Amino acid sequence: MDKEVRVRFAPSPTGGLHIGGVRTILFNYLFAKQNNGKFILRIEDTDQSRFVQGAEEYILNCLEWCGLTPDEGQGFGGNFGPYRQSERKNIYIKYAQQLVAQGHAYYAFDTPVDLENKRNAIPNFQYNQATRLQMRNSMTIPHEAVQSLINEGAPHVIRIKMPENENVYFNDLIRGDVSFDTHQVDDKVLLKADGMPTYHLAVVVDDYLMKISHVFRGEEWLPSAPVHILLWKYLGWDNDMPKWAHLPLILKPDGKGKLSKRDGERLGFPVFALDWTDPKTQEKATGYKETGFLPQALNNLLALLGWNDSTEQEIFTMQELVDKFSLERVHKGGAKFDWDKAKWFNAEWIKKLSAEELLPYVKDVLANKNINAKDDYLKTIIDLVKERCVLLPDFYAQSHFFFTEPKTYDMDALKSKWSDEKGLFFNDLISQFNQINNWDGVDLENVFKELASAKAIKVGELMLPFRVMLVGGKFGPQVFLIAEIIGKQQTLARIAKALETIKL
RNA sequence: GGCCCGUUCGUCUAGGGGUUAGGACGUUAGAUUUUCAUUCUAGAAACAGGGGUUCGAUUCCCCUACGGGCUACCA
Repeated sequence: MDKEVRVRFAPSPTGGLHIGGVRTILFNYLFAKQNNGKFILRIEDTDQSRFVQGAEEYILNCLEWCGLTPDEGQGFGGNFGPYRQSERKNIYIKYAQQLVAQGHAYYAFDTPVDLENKRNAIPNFQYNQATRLQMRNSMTIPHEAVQSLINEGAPHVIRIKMPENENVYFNDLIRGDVSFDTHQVDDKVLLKADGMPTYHLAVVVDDYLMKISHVFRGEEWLPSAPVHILLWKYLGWDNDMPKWAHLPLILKPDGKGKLSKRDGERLGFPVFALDWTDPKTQEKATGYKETGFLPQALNNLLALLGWNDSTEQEIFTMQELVDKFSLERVHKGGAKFDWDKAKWFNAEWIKKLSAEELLPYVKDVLANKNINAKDDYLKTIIDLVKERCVLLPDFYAQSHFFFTEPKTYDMDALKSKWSDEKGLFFNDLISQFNQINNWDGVDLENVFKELASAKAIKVGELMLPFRVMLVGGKFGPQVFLIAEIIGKQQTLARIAKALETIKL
């Protein structure tokens, strides 16, 4: 009955993928999955001057890491290709010409220099119904002259001819009725001098040809919506027009405006999904992945930025998101990004996942520090330390002492607790521990406490020094558990070594 | 400037004509943890302003203010 749900994400491959883009992808993906529809990836590379080497592949990598895999599109196959607009160049021209023939568009011969002069001369110059009769276009140049200009190959564009006084309105799935007066909208270029379409033409033609049912895009596209709607009408595709949903923007945490790459650098958090290095400038921007986020956490936090399910639930699996997502519950206003809350989501996800699920990530983190260990050993440790990790790299800081002995000791922590008689205690502890054959945390604790009371030293006075000897500082899980896990030999060696170091 | 969109604790948000305006992050204070983290308890913290409509508006309408977006042969 209803037509098949087909949604698309249509990035232009010009640089790193912003989390705002990731959220748009996520909403597209959730909507498609919820409705048994298709999620399509289309590359909008109509601006050849902004082409960036590697950007398309990078986007694919981001999609893969986020787990938001397209069903169709560039790199994923499908029957509506090609999915790269630069490869569809010849498709658009005929539609632009059709619009001219119908009187809804016209040729314009003004050069970029002409336009720039115009803008300099007249503040807020707009190429629109008020000014187009003063310009060089097919409405001011005689028909024959236009023909010969075109035949001669004079550079020209095709502009939409905005109607005089119409009200263009549509129902936005998030905002409700939105309307524009065509009097206020300028004559946007549809086809550029190089024969490539602009976004405005390409998006309409491709959405039609690819049978897109819903368009989810950022709020920054709202002002150009009337151009697109008119194009759908003029091209005679009225009945197939997709439903529109303009998503609220992600704003800077401080100041004003939408979140940008620069804000990330300035405030110390990633803005891109994955690390990105601009091939031209070699400028680097860090990604969520490399900062130590779980993809589940990124998706979760982005979903909750502007959407909620009306309950107090905040942690959602992808399946829950697919089941519960609804456009009606997307907030209208922009949301300032909150880095603290973002980290909280990641910490929650680290706690939520099992050691088994965390294993590959932790292995990766440790491998970067040249630590390689057996899976079972790793899993034991992950369960012990995961609740004190916020970002994945924290696994190293919280667990390195399980793999290597401390190189330095927190002397400040030790000093206040140290005395000669405690040194003696630990000397004796070595020989007592040495006699234990069944190396078990509980037994160790008993032996430790008995020796302490025999020497009339408060256990509390000894715990911290013991901890520092084993891990180097005052952190980490239960200390006897650590002793148990690193084993008898390591425990004894570390006590002995620490004793020696402290003496100096 | 013009046009469009928006506005509940510092931040993300729930709510919706009559509520002690709820939750989360952060923050403060405690408890637990012989370290830290986790966990738990408690606290401070919001309906931008002005007009309507109404018996009653945070909720509906209008205006103002403020915020955001757009205003390219960029997307």
